[in-house]
Amino acid sequence: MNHWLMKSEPDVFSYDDLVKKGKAEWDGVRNHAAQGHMRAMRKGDLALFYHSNIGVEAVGIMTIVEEAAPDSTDETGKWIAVHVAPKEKLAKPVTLKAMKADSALADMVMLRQSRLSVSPLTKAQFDHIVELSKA
DNA sequence: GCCAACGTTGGC
DNA sequence: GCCAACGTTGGC
Repeated sequence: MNHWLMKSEPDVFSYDDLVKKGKAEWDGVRNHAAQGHMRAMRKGDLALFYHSNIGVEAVGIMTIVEEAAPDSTDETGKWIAVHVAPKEKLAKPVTLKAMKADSALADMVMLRQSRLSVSPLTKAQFDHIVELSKA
């Protein structure tokens, strides 16, 4: 099983919005590196939901429930999207500041490349962030 | 609101 | 195919 981190601006689509919907298409990703990560996702993979711009923190865990398929918001037919469902809200959000300050997370792809909206996490990084949320 | 990072576009 | 200009993302 693989682990991922996916960003959304909460005033556009937040973790609570996902909880309300129960399941959602992760659409609108228009970046080749991020698309590549979504193509590599498999049903049952886990992803952290990260709020960019507002909050700037990881807030919940979600499950990949459908693998890559054409993005319904794309008319060119070039871009794909996956479907996600909420799994568990983090007890406490883990801020970007906390992640940056933690040497165990120094190699996180998202920290190295802040503009990438979908990035991989190692199992160790994923587990570590979940642990931080309980602290 | 500013600015750094970085992707894309377009002239050559 | 290179590179400058420009647009967008996202943190602060």
